[in-house]
Amino acid sequence: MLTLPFDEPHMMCEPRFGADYPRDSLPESLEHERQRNADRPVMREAEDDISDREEDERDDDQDEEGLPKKRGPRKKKSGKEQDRSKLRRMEANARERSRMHGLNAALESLRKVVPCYSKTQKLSKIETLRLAKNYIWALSETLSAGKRPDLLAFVQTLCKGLSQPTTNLVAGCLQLNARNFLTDQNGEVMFPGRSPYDAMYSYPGTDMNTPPGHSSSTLDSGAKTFRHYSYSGAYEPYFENPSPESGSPHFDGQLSPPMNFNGIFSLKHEEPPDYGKGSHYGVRYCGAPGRTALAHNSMYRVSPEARFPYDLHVRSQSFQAQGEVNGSFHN
DNA sequence: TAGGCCATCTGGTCCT
DNA sequence: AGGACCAGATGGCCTA
Repeated sequence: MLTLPFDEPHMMCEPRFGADYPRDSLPESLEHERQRNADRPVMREAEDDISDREEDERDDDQDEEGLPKKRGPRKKKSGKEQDRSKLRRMEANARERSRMHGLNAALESLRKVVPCYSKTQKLSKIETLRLAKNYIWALSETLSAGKRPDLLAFVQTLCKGLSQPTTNLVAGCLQLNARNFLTDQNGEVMFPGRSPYDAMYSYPGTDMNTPPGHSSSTLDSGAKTFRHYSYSGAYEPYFENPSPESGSPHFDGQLSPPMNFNGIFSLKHEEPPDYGKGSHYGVRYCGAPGRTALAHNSMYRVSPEARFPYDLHVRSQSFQAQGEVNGSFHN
């Protein structure tokens, strides 16, 4: 299912991939970080001294029964022993740094495969993990359901438990109205004021805004105030008419992995020739002129005018009639 | 300025 | 003994 470009195979299969990170071979960013922190040598030296002293003092604090030991004259470490201890500590620190760098690298690779990735507005570690968990959960649910996914439920699951800024970010990535995916304090997704369908599938002049079972009137009570997030409409084509006052984050890089809706959600790595070189994942926006993939392939055709920001395309070989698809979407 | 996030240091524990 | 892993402490940076 995950047809990802695991372009960092060492990240995926090496159990302790960060363990042997030689300091000399740190990635540029990490090396920069290392140099940045090398600006604090004075403190480190001082801490080393202190830790050595404390280490000595703690050595004989308690006996094997936890009772305080009698403190005799402390054995003074020789200069050689102190040096050796210092050296060991420094080596351990370096290893720990490398380990953490490896951990962060793995986290960074995770960031790139969850459905919301921005170079400029990185998800925090905890939010990355939460989103990843939600993503796995949503995919599992989709699989276990054995039917075509409900896009709305999928996104709701995705945003469960995420902080407001992250919800905004995800909504921004998916070009959805964040207000409709707010989560309450329990992590439950709320729909204050409007039907979620309103936001995602707006059909001006039609009465398709509120599908059965999604009456907005029942949701008003959950309304709460929101941080400024001003999509002027429920949905705006991302490339053609971005709202100038939009609170949507600015994305200058790859936004998220591709999500292809072909009955199930799936990740798919496919580098389209004309979409952003250097990006790992081919998120396709279909609002740009000349991009017609959605019109031909999307199972979630919204309307001829309103183009969903994602190219929700399907694999032709497994794709059934467009009418059936649209039917399942609008049921 | 408080709070969130992060990198790093550190000592303890477990494992080889 | 030494390395990996972990969690607590600390300080820096950034933002609301």
